Order: sequence, then C-alpha cells, then structure tokens
Amino acid sequence: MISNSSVAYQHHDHHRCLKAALVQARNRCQSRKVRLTPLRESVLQLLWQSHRPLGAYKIIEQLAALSGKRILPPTVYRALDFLLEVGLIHRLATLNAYIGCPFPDSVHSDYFLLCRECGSVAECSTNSVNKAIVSTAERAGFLVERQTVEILGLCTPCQANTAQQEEVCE
Amino acid sequence: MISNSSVAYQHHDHHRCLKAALVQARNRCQSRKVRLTPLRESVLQLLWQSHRPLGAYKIIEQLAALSGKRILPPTVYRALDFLLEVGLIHRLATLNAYIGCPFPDSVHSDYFLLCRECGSVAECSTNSVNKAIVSTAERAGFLVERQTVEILGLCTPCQANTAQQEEVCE
DNA sequence: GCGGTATTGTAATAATATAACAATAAGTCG
DNA sequence: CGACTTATTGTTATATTATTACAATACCGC
Repeated sequence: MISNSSVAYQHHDHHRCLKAALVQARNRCQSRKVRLTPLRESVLQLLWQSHRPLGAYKIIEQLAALSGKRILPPTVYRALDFLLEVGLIHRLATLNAYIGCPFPDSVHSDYFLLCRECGSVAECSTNSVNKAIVSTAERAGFLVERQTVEILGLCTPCQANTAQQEEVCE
Repeated sequence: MISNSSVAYQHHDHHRCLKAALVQARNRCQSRKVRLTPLRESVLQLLWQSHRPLGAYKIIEQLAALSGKRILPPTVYRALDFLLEVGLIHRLATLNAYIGCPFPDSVHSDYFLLCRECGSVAECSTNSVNKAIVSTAERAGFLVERQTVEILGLCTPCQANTAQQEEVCE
C-alpha cells in the first residue's frame, strides 16, 4: 500500500511536503518535455498549501490576491488541466475540487480518504482494492479503464475528537 | 455479488425493469410512510426510461415536454433529493447525473460500471470490493462512512464493437 | 370544513466549467 | 539576430449544475 495518510491527518512539517511536490513536479515536467510555467507552478503551490482540496474558484481568488491582478476562470482551469494531464494533481469528483498528488511517479490507481470533519484528504493505492475492483468488473464482463474511488468518513484525530465531544454532550 | 450488469448492457425487456422499479418504489415509500407523489414518480420514471443516467436539466426538459408546463430547477432537484433520501436513485458524481437504483431493498454499497461508449451504467455490490475498501481504510486509521466508486470503461457489447471497428480501420 | 404540515411553484442567483478568439511569450531554424 | 511557428496566457461571453428564499397550493388528521 502506498499512502500519505500518516502525514495528511497529523501535525507535520508541511514545508517538506510542498518542497517534495515541487521537486517531483519539476523533474516530471523536464523528463516529459513540458513546461512548468510560473502560473502552473503557482497553482500547484496553492494546491499544496495543505492537504485539503481546493475548488477552482478558491484558486482563482488566491491567485488574484497573490498576483494583484484579475485572474479569470480559463486561466486557472487551463493550469489545472495541465497539472491533471501530467499527473501532478487529482480532481475529486464528489467535491468538485482539486488536490496535489503525493506520489506522481508511482503508477497507482486513485483511492482517496476524505475526512468530513477536518476536510483533509489522503491518497492511497492498494492492490487489494484495485484487484477487487478489476475482478468484480471482469465478472460483469466490464473492461476497466479509469477508477474513481472516494471514501468519506473520519480520520483518526477526528474520530478521537468526535468521541470526546459526545462525552461532553452527555 | 448483486448486479444488474447482465441486463443493463444487453437488449432486454426494459418494461420489466421500469415496472419492477415502480413497484419497489411504491412499497418502499409506503413502508417508510413517505409520499411518492405524481411528480416524484414522474421523475423516477424518467430515470428508468433506460439504463443511462440523466442530468437534472435533461429531466427538467423532459418533464416540461411531458406536462406541457414550465418546470423550474428546484422542482426537479427536490424530487431528486427525495428519491435519493429514500434510496430509490443514486447520483453519479463523475457525471453530475442521476440513475435509478435497481435494488433499493438490498443493503448495498454503491459500485457503478459506466460504459464510456454506450453510456449505460450498471450497479454492482460486492463484498470483495467493500471489504478491500474498508480494510484498507482501517489500515490508514480511517472510519468509512460513505463510498463513491465509479468505474469508467467498456461493457461487453461495446468491447466487441470497438474491436470490430479497429479491424475495419486496419 | 379547519388548521397545520408537506409539497410544489416561482424568481433570483450561486457555483462550477467551457468555448472562442485575441494577445503575448517561447522555442526553432535559417 | 530575426522571421516564423507553436505554446501559453488574457479576455469576453456563456454554458451547466445547483441552491436560497419566499409564495401558493395540496394533503392529512381531527
């Protein structure tokens, strides 16, 4: 299992996450011979400001605030399309939001754990889920091309907090 | 495994699907003491006209055409909310579209097979996928509350058609 | 039939995303 | 370098999906 859940939901030195993401991004773009322009890098950085996904219009707002000039939707959507294409970010369909990919260089099928309480999202990739999905699809005669797996629930810290609050309420 | 994939992608007597869905819907609403009003039933019927999901605005159009009067978004969204609540339909996050649930009375976690070619969607529920998801989440310390699993690919008939076309092209 | 609740109607608008074309910047090859 | 080609960004307008707020109507129990 590949996963960043041990980091995403806990206090950690997030600066390292950001830095690692940027290094990977630059390498990946270089080896693919595509350009990580300042705009694209800015969008990627905004997505890596935390482990919480960001909607396109939040990115527009923040980018406008940062740059001091008006940013319009296509500008951001194009950057997002680029980053999606290169595999540096993911789109979360259930949230209409975007998040940085913590391991762009590993071939993986996307499996997301969305904490409904703190809003942080971890990404996992496991053979077990993957195999179960593919073999179930096969039994239905279905050829799998792309998987969307988004799990809503509570991360460890938020489970603890919720339990505490319930005690208080009693 | 519960699944309607053997029906959804093949020629079949669809009238029986519709009829079964309506019977189940009526029973379910009766036992839950909620009202399946004409409007709600119309929306359900529209969703059951095929195994292809329908967007909210398509429903609005069709409903307007059927009834001869103007239908506005909240009318349809409220009906959809009701049907979702009662468990008679599902929302497909990756398509922003809605589809009738073929087995509302079975407790099941939703797993959808979306054919990108014909647009038909089958629903499956398997313990294998379910268990893999839950146990993977557990390993990450994550408490699962709701799952969204949408698989894009090709159904059996469309795999065959695509293969044929490729032959022709050569 | 009367009063309360659930449902539907209506207007306005929010949130997310894309199409089409113009302007600019970057890379390429003489 | 300088002209040419292509990639990227800017801009206007609009499409698509969904919600808020409040008014009107229909249903249900008494």
